[in-house]
Amino acid sequence: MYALIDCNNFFVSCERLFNPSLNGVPVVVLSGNDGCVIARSNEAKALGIAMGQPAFELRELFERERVTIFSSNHILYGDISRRVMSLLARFSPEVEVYSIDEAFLSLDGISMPYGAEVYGRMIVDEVMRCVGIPVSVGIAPTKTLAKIASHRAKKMPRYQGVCCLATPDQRAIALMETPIGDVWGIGRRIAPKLLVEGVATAWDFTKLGCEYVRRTYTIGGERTWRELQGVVCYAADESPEGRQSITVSRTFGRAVTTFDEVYEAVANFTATAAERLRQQGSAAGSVMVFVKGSGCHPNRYVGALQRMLPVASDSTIELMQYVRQVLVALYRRGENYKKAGVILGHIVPRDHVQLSLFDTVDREKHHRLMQVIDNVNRQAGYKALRIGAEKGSQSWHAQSKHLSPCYTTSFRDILVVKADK
DNA sequence: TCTGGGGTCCTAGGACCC
DNA sequence: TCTGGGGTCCTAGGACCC
Repeated sequence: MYALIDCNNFFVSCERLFNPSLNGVPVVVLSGNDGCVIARSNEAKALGIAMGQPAFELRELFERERVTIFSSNHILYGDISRRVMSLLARFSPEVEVYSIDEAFLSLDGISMPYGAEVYGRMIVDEVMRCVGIPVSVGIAPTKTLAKIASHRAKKMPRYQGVCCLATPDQRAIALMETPIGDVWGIGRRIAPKLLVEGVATAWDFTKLGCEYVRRTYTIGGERTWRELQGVVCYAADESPEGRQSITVSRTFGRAVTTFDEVYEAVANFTATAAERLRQQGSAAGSVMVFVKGSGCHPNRYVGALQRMLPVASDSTIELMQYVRQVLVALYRRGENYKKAGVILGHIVPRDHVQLSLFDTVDREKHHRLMQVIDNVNRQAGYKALRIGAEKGSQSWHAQSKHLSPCYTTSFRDILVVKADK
């Protein structure tokens, strides 16, 4: 059996954690640059605010309904997520962190004297008690079914946060009540096609022939088809090997024009990406830089270039040099740049790097320097120690007008509690 | 005027090998 | 008139996920 633990309205719940007056009122969290809605409280959902809806369309509604607005505070959300995930490790030796707010637990071999449902309830209670985040738990024989279970746990009050699809009968009812578009693995493209064929629910989908599903919807469709019938196709991910690519990109707060401004931005992105790279013990064999201009479709400048490294590297300094070369080739004078990004690719484990006879870089020295930088930043704070190219005008910085404090990661932002006498 | 950011996997087709 | 059979690797694009 698998359990899927899913945090309810996660970003909103993180904001509420340190501001209980937000309980019971509509709250939304906006994407970078305060562009669109990426998280909503139940009260905000009830107002008809859609996921991904642009904020400027909602300005009036926000005001009229007194919706509390937050800019994304990913440092806060990331820290709370780590707390939830480390707590889950108490309930299973196999925790697969699937996203910032979700994890699969393998329940095989776990002693559950009072049954899976009670075990699920213990998880809900313990996460609430220790971290203060509400979660829903779905339990079923496959991950796809566990997804359906957690969805029911969240949406249907009678489950009170825990739904266990243990018996074939329970599963059949759940499948009949699940619209096909809500099934994990059936997306925006395939769902309308299935509807035309008369497949309206997950149950209908399982009644199609295996051969037909395979032919029409390829291997992914067939796996979903099998998983819905209780056959495991997506097993527990035992050893996550780290990312195969690392992207850092941002839309700028305003359009920037000079090479120095754009380079300052991509230098920052490179440093962030390289730090993640070192964290997972890897080195990158390629760098890609992309830029997007402002303006409308035919005239908008969009450019991207990739550069292979002679030897895969995890040194911010070295990666930054290649990024600069690429940007020189990409940069066009007179353009207004609205977005840029860096993608590290061809990632390999650091101890499997193919060396070169003609290498001129002192890799051991770079490695020691990066260790020092990472250690200083861990202790003294994010980007306390930086490469010179990262510092400058900051004209590209995103606008985040509704940012909450970093309650858990910055001494400056620690909550002040006033006691009445 | 204004619409985020970060990933994975699969397939088809081209280029190449013997 | 007629032109084999079996493979690998790479890339772009599509579909999906949060």
